[in-house]
Amino acid sequence: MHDSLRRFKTEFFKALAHPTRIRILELLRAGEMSVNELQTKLEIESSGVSQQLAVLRNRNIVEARKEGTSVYYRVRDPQVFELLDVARRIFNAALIDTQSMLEQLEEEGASEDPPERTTRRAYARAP
Amino acid sequence: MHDSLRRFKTEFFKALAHPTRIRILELLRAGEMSVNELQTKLEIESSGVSQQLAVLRNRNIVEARKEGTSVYYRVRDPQVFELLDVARRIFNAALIDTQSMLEQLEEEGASEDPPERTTRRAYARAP
DNA sequence: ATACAATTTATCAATATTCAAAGATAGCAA
DNA sequence: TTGCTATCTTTGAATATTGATAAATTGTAT
Repeated sequence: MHDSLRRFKTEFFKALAHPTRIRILELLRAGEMSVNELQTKLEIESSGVSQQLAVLRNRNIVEARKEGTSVYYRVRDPQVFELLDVARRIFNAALIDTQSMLEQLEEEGASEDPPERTTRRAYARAP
Repeated sequence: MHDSLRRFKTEFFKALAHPTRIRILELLRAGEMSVNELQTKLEIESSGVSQQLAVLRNRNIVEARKEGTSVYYRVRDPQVFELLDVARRIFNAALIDTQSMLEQLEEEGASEDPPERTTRRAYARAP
């Protein structure tokens, strides 16, 4: 496996690993949007929006188009949304997994000795 | 969009955003593997392997099975590999993009005035 | 007890995040 | 032109998070 590909993946996932940046990508899914519009919807300072956009821009995930005093951003490759979708599917699968595990514990709990409640949330931060 | 899903995505992408962890997932693609085997293939200290595995474990991306003194790890949800695949496709698309842009510049360069060399590497770190 | 496998902890360097202030740049009006 | 405003970007400083390394610890088998 090429090292450059692995470096790319690392930088790419790093760029996505931020709640605001994920929100930005979600918003840009509907099409291009100005920084102003983004700022209004995100409800954070405009400098903050610019900073997060800069991260996405430096990784060439988004690109900008200037029009008057406004700057419109759009996602370069729609496959980025696939990434978000797959992540969502993994999230859902984990939820279902946890839920059916809990149900099974309840069933067994009715007749057997009390099971240890070591239930950890699926895919969550460490304790 | 649910906040919990966004937090999940953030944590998930953060977990993937590391070259060693990506290599680990690539290795686990073939099936489960002991820490020892991983350590041999990765050529890093065993404590380093454990640490990276801990990150993946805390996000419930991998799970462990103990057998004697060995611990075997496997990926919980194969959809994780989809994530890596989509990232690879985005990488390839960016390469093709850059290449055809360069070719176009060369064609035009033969007859027109010298084009500005503002060629940025696709999806790379900032200058 | 010894050896082996794996994990945890401690420490320090390197990166990333946040917020506010200061800098561009385009449009517009006097 | 000059000055003013709106939009966006960049910078700096404080804080927080992450990374790498080595040392100490746990657990299991012989």
